[in-house]
Amino acid sequence: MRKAVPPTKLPPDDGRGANRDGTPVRPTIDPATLTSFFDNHGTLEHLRADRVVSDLASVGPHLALLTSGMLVASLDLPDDRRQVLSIFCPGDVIFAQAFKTTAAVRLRALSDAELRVLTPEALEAAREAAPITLSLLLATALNHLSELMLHSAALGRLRSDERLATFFLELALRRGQSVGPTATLDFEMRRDDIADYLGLNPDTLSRSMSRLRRENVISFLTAGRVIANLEALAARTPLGAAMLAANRAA
Amino acid sequence: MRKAVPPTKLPPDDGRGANRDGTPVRPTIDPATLTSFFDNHGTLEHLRADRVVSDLASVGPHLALLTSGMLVASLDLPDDRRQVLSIFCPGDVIFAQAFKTTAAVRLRALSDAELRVLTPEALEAAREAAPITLSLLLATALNHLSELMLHSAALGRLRSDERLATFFLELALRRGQSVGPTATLDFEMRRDDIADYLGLNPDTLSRSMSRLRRENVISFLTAGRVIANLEALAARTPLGAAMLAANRAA
DNA sequence: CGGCGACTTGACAGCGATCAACACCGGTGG
DNA sequence: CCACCGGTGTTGATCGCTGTCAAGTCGCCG
Repeated sequence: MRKAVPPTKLPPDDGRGANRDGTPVRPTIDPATLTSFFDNHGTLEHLRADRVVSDLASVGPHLALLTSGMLVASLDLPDDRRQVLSIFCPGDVIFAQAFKTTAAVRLRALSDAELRVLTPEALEAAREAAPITLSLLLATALNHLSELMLHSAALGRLRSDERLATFFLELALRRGQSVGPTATLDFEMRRDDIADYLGLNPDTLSRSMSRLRRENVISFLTAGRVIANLEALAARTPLGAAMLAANRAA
Repeated sequence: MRKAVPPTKLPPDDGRGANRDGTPVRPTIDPATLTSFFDNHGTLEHLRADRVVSDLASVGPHLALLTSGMLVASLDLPDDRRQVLSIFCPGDVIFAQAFKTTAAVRLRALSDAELRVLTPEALEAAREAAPITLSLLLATALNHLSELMLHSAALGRLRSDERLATFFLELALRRGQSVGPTATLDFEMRRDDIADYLGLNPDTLSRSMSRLRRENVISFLTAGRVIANLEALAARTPLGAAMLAANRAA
């Protein structure tokens, strides 16, 4: 470390996102607003399981709202290494522009999926008709950013068991049906995809998974249906507190 | 792998972001526009070197444009582990909302820095006066996302030498003055910060750095002033091609 | 039944973390 | 001028986690 300097707050904190005269500044991310926006302006597309969408770099600033099913975006490295960049669940917004870095990014459907795709023209039209939409999209993008930052911390600084606990906690908070201290969640991800999301080897992942099972942190009802003990999970990852706090805030 | 399914393109590709009637849909990210926007509506703030801004979670949807100096955002884990989440260089936009996940995120000035801070009210006012601004901000946020995705791939799937090559290539492309195949770049990051950005131990980082120096991929003019061989760097990381391509596109 | 794919588990090797020693530099004070 | 010191970076020795390879289990389906 270096000479300790007392921390300061940069901008004058004028009260947690509420304007001085009382009007809410930060538009609350109302899922319904975005949903109806996509319903009105987007075109419905279907993706069968295992279907791959490549060439994302060339589609321009397309947008999509996932309405059912699951997708993963992954980056292929030259030598068989692969990194899953995001996991998309129903309700998530997919920004094609976020993948513009390289043509090596692919979007793959883990199950049959439906999404509402918005062309750039539709977005442009909507921007004039309902300017608030852009604020919502910006907030959504920033939400993605903050989630990806947490994930980066997991990839950079957590060991395998901690990463796996983080993964289950993340999924349970996002799409699990919680019942008291436990949550049930369906997920049809295969080991390879989880491993590539966590930057692990499938073998190592399997070992970590077995440990969590032995210690009754998770248990499989069937393949693809899991009961997770939220508190036990949070206790097993240094990011647990942060994730629970972020979840309560949202 | 699984049964191979021929890849498809999801949205009908109507020609790289240009509308059918020829008008450009995707507003080109004009740095000058954003700069003047921040100049007009933001308030100037100074940060001395080593100054820390904490409690980002409570500042709400503030925005800032970094005009000089360097900042890093880092996440502290309970047990002395730390992950540097982003490195901000002059011209970069800082979204406080992107760090809302947890109060453990801190922003630290590596050198004396100046930034133009935009309060939520100013943003709100600007949104009505110049709606295009929000599009620019959205594009900026998506750009952050795509860079962070590349970084995630580095953290998850690259070994130490590759990560370091990626780091230098990233910095050289962002803020180096390139002269033919080489680029000179000033950077005042200390080893600990680089290591925490790359998810490595400072010792391991030092070893990788020595290797790059021995093999004449990089060489130090002074401490904090580096000459980098761009092609040699790109050859040493699987992400090299993607990074060069993304740089040419932007 | 046999083959295939998904997953698990053991044995082993290798990369990177850990710990320690050391070089180097600027500042300080005798 | 030199000794001393703290901060920073380098390098060697050793250990442990995780990748690699292999064998084995289970369920599914032709």
